[in-house]
Amino acid sequence: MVEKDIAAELKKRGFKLTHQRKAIISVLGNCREHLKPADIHQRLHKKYPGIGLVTVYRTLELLQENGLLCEVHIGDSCRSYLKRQRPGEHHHHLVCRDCGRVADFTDCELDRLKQRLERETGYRINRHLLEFMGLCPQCQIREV
Amino acid sequence: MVEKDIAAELKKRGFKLTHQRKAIISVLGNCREHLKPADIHQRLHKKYPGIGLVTVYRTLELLQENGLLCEVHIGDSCRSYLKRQRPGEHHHHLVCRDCGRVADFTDCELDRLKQRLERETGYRINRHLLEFMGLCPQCQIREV
DNA sequence: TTTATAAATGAAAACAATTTTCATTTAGCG
DNA sequence: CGCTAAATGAAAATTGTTTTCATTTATAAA
Repeated sequence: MVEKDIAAELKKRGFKLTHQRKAIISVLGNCREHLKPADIHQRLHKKYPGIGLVTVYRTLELLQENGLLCEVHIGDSCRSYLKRQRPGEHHHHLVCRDCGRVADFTDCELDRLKQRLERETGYRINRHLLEFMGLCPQCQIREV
Repeated sequence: MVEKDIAAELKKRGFKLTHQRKAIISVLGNCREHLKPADIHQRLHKKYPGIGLVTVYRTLELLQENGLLCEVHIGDSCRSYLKRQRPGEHHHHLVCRDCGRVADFTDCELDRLKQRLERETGYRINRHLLEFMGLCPQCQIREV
């Protein structure tokens, strides 16, 4: 999904395409790291000063509710977001602990484990959270 | 690890064993759900009124730093804790979305996936977060 | 193109969660 | 028992997030 797709998706669902929303989408779209609300607000300031932090929060909520972005849990904060690459697709993240860059992967190979756990514990499982953290190729070089 | 072990561990590392700490450890020790700081504070109030929320925060930090409790990420909040069953052991959680009860499991079968991802992405992985969410046996019955 | 209108925005205030400060208390040692 | 550093509680400060409300704006209809 590129910026245009996200914009189109919002429009399709009857939401207005404001300057602010476009700007926020653009920040997320040009970024491979996960960002906290305050990070996004700060980045906005350079190009589009005057957009309020409140609007950032509201737009993130809107995008989130419409499945247009995803959260990253591992690492520092708990509210860190990322543009969703493909709408609706089940996927997971590989997060760089230095620069925050995120790579996606889709096949999590957890079916067998899930079934074993259901059998052993009696839980009925319907959701899982899986993220890997490490160093991306660039940060490995930088680290030496 | 039972309460006594946790207490002993703290003592061994030169921390004082105060009433408050014992009380907090006891709340965590008698509980199979994950609890937020405010939850713990509330539960303390019944048996040991007068323990401040600040002390709860400080004690949780202490226990956390000493590897005596673990966090739960999936679900509502981001700061939810649980007594660690065995010190230092690599393990994961299965969380009930209704009652919050947590079951542990140790073998996460992620080695193969980890290796595949390292090969495919070039990331060097050194940590992962894996949690399952569902319904525990009791909450399945209650749900019908 | 202009107009009407509901939706979106920004600023300030409110709220919630967490941390800091500091004076007082206490565990654990001698 | 008395000493001392560590721990506590209460209040204040800080940080992150949400609500309120008057104003602005995107969009659809005229």
